[in-house]
Amino acid sequence: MSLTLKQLRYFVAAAHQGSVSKAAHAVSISQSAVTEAIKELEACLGVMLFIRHPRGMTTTPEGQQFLRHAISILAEVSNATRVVSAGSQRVTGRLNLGVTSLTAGYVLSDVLSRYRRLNPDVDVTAIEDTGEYLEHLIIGGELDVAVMVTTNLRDAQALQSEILEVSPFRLWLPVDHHLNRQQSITLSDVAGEQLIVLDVDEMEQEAVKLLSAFGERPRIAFRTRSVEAVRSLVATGAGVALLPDLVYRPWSLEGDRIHSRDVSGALPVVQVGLVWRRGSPISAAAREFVAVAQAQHEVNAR
Amino acid sequence: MSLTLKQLRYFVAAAHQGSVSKAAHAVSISQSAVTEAIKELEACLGVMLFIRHPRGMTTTPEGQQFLRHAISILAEVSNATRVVSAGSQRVTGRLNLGVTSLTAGYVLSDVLSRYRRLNPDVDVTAIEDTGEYLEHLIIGGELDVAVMVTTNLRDAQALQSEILEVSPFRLWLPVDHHLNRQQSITLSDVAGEQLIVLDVDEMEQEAVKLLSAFGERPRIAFRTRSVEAVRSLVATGAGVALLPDLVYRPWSLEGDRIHSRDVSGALPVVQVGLVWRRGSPISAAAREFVAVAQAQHEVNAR
DNA sequence: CGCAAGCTATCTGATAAACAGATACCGAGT
DNA sequence: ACTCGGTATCTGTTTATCAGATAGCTTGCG
Repeated sequence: MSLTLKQLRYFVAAAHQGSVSKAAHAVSISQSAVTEAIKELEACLGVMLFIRHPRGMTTTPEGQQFLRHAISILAEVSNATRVVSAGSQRVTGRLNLGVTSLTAGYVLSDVLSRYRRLNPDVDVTAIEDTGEYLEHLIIGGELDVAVMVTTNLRDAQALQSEILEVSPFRLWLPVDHHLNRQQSITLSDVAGEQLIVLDVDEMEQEAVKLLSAFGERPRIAFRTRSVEAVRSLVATGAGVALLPDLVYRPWSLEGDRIHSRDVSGALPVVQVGLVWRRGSPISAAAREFVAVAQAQHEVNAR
Repeated sequence: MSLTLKQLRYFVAAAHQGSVSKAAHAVSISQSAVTEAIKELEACLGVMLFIRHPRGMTTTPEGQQFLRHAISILAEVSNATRVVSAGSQRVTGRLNLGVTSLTAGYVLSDVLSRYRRLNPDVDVTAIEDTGEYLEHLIIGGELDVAVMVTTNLRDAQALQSEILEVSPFRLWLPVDHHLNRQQSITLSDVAGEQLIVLDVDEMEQEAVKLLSAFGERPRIAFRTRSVEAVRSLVATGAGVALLPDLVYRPWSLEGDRIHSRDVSGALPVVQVGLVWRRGSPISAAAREFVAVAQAQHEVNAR
């Protein structure tokens, strides 16, 4: 038996919900069907995709990796049907994109490669800058759309936004960290640790704000602008990090493992989305971009 | 009922073979199964994908467009399974690619966007130059792999190549061209027409060589380095063109239709493939690139 | 320690889909 | 007119998918 789109859909739902039962409910199907689909998928790949624990399941590193592919495939299917059945003609023109450094590598690259394939005749330019500056550029009409963190939009009434991904903050630890032996980790546990902060897209402010609520100011071991550097530093035991889940990958560059754990108590989420100017007519090229990006999100939202 | 990977596979096979029966044979299944799969696919998309004629079938423009998506989806599925089930770790390092201007837009862009997603830690550089110069760079060790036309490799014994796509020459005509009224077109019909030649990757030499066999030298109306320009010129009636099928798209930029027709008698084919230095050990990053590219071809070859 | 709650895996029968084979049909070449 | 190469449609059969019930597991709680 070979891979089925249905299996991918159920798998994505299960990975997203962290539970077969919830996933079954989300896709309006019986629990046993989801279980069997995932079982078949694992057999077909020859890899365990989930580690089952009594209160649900979480993805293995391989599952996490495969999840990205699955989402990508489903998004591409969605685009293929949309483009063809809409009887669309080719879009031409210009598209001026803005990205922040965080969204550039982790959100835009996927969407953009797909967009380019779908609309080869659109002349795309993208600039990378801070969210604040991107807002200015959008309002000034110099950018069509920006992909950025929308949690703290400054000028919300002049801008319109569409959420692509909401990503909760999680704690990154080296595998052998002593907190890993605890069943649950609280923010006050984290407050005592050496912290590695990512100095882009206000991730630092967010992390510090979270921990400052516990009285003492957090001990910052390293401050860097590179996510890869954070990964390496965490993996080698230099400290822990509080970062949104969307930048988590199971391996660091060196191949050391790092863990990503939930922190008990509701941590805030980061919203990543598309932003454009409210009211002004949006170009065909930009409309297409929004549609392509939404196809990605559609799958995520299941 | 929603889209199935199986349907995509049968559809790709049918589009490739130009016949349901041949496709059925190619995928070792009954003819009726393929017919029904395609019928379902068309119903699901709400679009005719093939025009049926008594000796087989050819894709409609929408079918052609959907075909590219279908191939892309299947390639992505193939990559997803390969990467995960191989239990691979992440590849890092450098990859120096070479492309010719023809392959840059029509072959590399797809493969590269996929490669980037699969191997985000590889530092990719690509240069565009003539096939002849790329060969020098490969032999000199300055490039790892090149994507180029391999039909006329100069230094075949120092280089190793892997065919990605073979694409037959076809004739491009404006929809209202008088040759379109003929049931079949011969090379000598073409020899009398105004010709638009594409001045890259030796496409001009090939086209001229073909037509020169008919005594008189071809009448060249335009010579350009841009495929889009050729499309526009053909669409507006400035002449006809002889080009490999892989650069054909059903629409020109202006939205005018152009037709692509077979020319009776075996026209030569263009082979596009990967080229690297024979004998020398190939880096992990390059090996991955070859594998990703082959996944694309695998689907094509069905 | 026992029991209930929450979850996953497995089993069973019902139902729907996929399939092969046969046949009807259609146009082109002869 | 008649085959030939091809597609569409109809049949029954096989196969896979699904829902519902059930068993097994672990945690939390009395």
